[in-house]
Amino acid sequence: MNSTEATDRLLEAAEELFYAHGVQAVGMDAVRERSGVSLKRLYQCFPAKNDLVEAYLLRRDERWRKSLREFVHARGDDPLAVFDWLKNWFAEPGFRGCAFINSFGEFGEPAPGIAAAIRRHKAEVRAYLHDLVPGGGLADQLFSLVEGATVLAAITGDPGEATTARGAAKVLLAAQG
Amino acid sequence: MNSTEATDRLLEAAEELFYAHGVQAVGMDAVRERSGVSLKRLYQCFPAKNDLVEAYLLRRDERWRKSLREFVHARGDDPLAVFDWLKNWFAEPGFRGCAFINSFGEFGEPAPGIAAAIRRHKAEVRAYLHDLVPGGGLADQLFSLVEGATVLAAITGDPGEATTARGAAKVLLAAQG
DNA sequence: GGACGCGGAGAACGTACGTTCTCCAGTTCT
DNA sequence: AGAACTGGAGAACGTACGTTCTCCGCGTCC
Repeated sequence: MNSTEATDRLLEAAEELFYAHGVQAVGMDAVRERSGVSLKRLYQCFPAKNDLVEAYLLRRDERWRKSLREFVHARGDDPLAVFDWLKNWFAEPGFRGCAFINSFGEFGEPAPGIAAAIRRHKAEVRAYLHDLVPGGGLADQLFSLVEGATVLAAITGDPGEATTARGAAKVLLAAQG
Repeated sequence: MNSTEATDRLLEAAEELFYAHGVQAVGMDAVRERSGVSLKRLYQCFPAKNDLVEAYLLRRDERWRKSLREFVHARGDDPLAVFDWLKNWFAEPGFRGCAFINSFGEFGEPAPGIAAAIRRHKAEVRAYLHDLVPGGGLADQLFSLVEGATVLAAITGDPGEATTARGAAKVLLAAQG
């Protein structure tokens, strides 16, 4: 097995496990078992668990935003489509909220790289919304709705939080014109 | 030292430590040191760490909602006052987001009592908003804004998230009439 | 064919921490 | 005063886990 393939497998396993159970609850041994990569190789690819966590977050950020971007783009970049995408996400089996918010809660004082990954993800999403809804603070307001809906859907388990937020977003968009 | 006083001190110490550093990062020994209560007594009051965590969450829920309720009531129960209160909270030194959201992220599969405390807190806040803004789904929309602002303020460190959410809330309230 | 090096399996090590146990000083009751 | 009890300080125990080490088989090169 090639080293880049090992890295892929590790990241795949890490994402499944970390997202489902939380980072702290998953041991390196579980990642090894799930990925089929030996511990020695694991530590060659990622010298410490923090490095793996950081890579997991970066990868998740990119995939998550790509999925959102493509979905919304296919709907003519309608800002409301963001909330339709959210609803689908919330309804996925295994949905457990935002990986970045969860990680933020998990680490009281996150390692610098992890804290940066979390902040960067939120900054990127915010920037994306600003592209979608230029001008004014409207994008920031929508962002707040997105985050709130995600958190509440995770805790209550109700994908309908997306619909609630969508309703609010519609009013805000109409008000701005 | 009386047993109820020990309980008080333990909960006080637990809240300070758990909220500041996260539950998992704080050992029972740290709670003992901070509270000045002996380990033996600690385990008499709370047979296991989970019990202490649960009590911490219940106490925090009550105090947090009481503070919000009183502030908003002093402003004539104006729904927008909720966001003013949030802004003050976000600006407090040591603000680290919502204890319940953080705990939710911290535990992949929380112990039943802890999961229940988290869900109960959110249900109580939602119910409070429904009292404040009766009828329709408006209260739920405001709730989403509240949660979103809290999460974003925690991650970005910017209390201005409350102002953003307040602006959105104002539009929503005006739209409903 | 034999020496060499890479990679895997899993043991081993150190540490942290939840929980329990031991011991002892001070207090109360007879 | 002496016995019994209470509560505190901190050692001890078991476990989990991040990380490193050991050993061995297998393919590669002289």
